[in-house]
Amino acid sequence: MVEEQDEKILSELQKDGRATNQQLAETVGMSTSACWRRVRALEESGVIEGYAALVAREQAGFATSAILHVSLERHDVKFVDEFVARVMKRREVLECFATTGDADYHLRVVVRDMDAYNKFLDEFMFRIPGIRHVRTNVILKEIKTGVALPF
Amino acid sequence: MVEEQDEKILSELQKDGRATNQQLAETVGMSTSACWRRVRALEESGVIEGYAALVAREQAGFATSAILHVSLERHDVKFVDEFVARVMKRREVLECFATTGDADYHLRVVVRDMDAYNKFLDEFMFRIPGIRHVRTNVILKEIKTGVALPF
DNA sequence: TCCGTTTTGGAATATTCTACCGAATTATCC
DNA sequence: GGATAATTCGGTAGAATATTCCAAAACGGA
Repeated sequence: MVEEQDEKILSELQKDGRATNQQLAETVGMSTSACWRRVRALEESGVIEGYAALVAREQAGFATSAILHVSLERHDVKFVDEFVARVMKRREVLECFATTGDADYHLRVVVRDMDAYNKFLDEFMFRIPGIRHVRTNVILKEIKTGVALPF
Repeated sequence: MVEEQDEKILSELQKDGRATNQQLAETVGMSTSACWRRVRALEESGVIEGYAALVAREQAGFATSAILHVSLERHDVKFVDEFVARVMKRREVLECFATTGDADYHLRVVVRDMDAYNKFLDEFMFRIPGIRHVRTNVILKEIKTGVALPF
């Protein structure tokens, strides 16, 4: 479904989401119109979900971030759905994964400062019904934050 | 340094990194030239680190992903630097954070399948010097994978 | 081989970017 | 407060780019 030439396009657009169609066509080695059609097809089929500017977290005023390990009391659909629905709404939660292991969920949360993080815990996380345990791992340093799949 | 109007721009460009300058100018309520200058300033100052196409992981052929908790044996600069340097090179490692808590590092790794993950562990992770412990948490479900800071 | 389908490259047109202008606004100094 | 300097503004024009269209080439199956 995703051909080799598509992977080249995706790889390039992951590195530079604003590359012009001409640059793109040249680097992947096809005509501008063929390239443009492929990109459009990738967008319409949903392989390309969208485009985003990547913003420097600290410079933008978000000094604090953490990884949370969350366990639920019970795993009824009711509680799980409620948890997922609430997490989806909170924009501080950049990522949320259901995982194997001790914790049911791994969350990455980004806020302006520690106060905001405390507030996040008190006013949001601890009020979600069915939470058994929340462990906070404050992020001391971002070694790497990538979005590009390793084609 | 980042003003309110800049935050509007950043917010919009995080949602649509390929929005035209005209759309952008309209949604944030300024002239195209003023808007364009601000965007350029944000790029040149490094607040906007870049732009990226967001690619659907599974559709692109990356079925398996995991979160790794990694602890180092010792924390000499020598070992830490070596670890960081190696992790930076591996494109399967999308994210790496130094954290408080039981593990020293949280990594998110994305690969095509379980075979590739095994290989990643055997041929890369377990060969890094000074590793004390690696715990794998396979990602069962991606609830949310965002890149937009919560302005 | 032949025919139907898909993909291609190139050209034409529509849209957008980018640099530059003078005017307006804001900041600075006396 | 008033004059001046520095910034920021909106509008515009030429260059660059995106997007559509069409005929030709490549492909696949019977």
